[in-house]
Amino acid sequence: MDKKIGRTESRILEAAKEQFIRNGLDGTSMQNIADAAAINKSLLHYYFRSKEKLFDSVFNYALKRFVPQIHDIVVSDNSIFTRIEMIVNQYMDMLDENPFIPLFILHEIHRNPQRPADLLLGSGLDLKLILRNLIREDDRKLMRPIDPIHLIVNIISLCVFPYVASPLIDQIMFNNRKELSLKFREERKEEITRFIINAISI
Amino acid sequence: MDKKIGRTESRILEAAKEQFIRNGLDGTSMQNIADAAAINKSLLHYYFRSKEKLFDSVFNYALKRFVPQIHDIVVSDNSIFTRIEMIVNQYMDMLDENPFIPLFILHEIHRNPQRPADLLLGSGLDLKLILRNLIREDDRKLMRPIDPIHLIVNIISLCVFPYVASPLIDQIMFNNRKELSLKFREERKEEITRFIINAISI
DNA sequence: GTCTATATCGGGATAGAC
DNA sequence: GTCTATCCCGATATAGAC
Repeated sequence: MDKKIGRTESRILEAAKEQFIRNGLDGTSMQNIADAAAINKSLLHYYFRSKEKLFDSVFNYALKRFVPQIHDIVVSDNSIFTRIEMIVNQYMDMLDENPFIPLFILHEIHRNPQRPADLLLGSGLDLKLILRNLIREDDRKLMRPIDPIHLIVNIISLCVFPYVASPLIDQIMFNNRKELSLKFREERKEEITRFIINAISI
Repeated sequence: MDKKIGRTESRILEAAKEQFIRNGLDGTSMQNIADAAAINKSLLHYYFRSKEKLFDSVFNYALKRFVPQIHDIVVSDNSIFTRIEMIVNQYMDMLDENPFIPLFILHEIHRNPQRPADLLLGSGLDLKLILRNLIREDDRKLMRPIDPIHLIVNIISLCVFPYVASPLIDQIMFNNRKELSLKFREERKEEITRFIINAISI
């Protein structure tokens, strides 16, 4: 009988994602993960050789989601304003599904900046192409001048930061009233798009 | 002789700031701090009873700096545009001096959201007052309509995020060439102010 | 106040039975 | 594949000499 081959492994991965992404590498123990997966500690080492290896799987998974996959949008045949709206919408949807990934990635990269180096270069991310296509010749007539790097950083800042700071925002702004912070998050997609488009329009 | 009373304590605090803010609570050991302060591990417990107590000192120090002290600016007698410029400038100056504080605070609050609760309420931060004064009746004639909460979150997002994401930005955008990321950071103060003012102007 | 030595615990990792 | 038992190390913390 094949027992639960594969099923155990994916249970471990799910538990590890949960724990690592919420509590970081140093903040989670193998015991935490084993408990969350309802298995024994030793099994973790059986499937993944070390904590480091298990962590790497989770980190790579999260990094892919954190770096915006906007190639197709950027080269598409829409106006600069429509393209920005599409980028914001797609990225905010991803963040809604993975609200804790940004802080996790940023914290771990800060602790160990070497880690993502190769990974990013091998990921097929063509930044040059994206920057060239984000603002094209035709767009410039409709826009105030702005460095495309600043523009893309501004877009990502506005999308990501509220997720990274959500515990603080919920507390300071909304006294931890969930319905208020939910409403805030829902408004925000439209709000950001409008904000950015106004900022770059003539 | 009073020996180095006080001097040792502040050496410990400086070392603890350095270590905790760079590596987080779980990422730094008492030994790390002792080494950085060039003293013995036991002395840490002599001055601060536990790691937790020492950490709390550092956390409180950092939180005060992370929450923008903008009361005076917001109630000042300037135009909305000037006030925003002043907020951005003051906050970016603070960030230049404490570039690692934001990620530290955000990570630790995420790990333990209870921690800052009392601290913030007791800090004399009057959010209601700030929100009322950020956008006043007179300002509205010069502006597109925007919820002041979204506006303040947008401002802080644009200021803080590049510091939180600096290792990633430096790598993806600038291939770790320091002179490029320095230039980027220098341009940014002006860039953000312009971006925000355009975004809210009619 | 400052040090060395030590107690105690929890972490990652492996051996070996089933 | 899965478990128990165990090793080894590093962590926080304390005791006690100086």
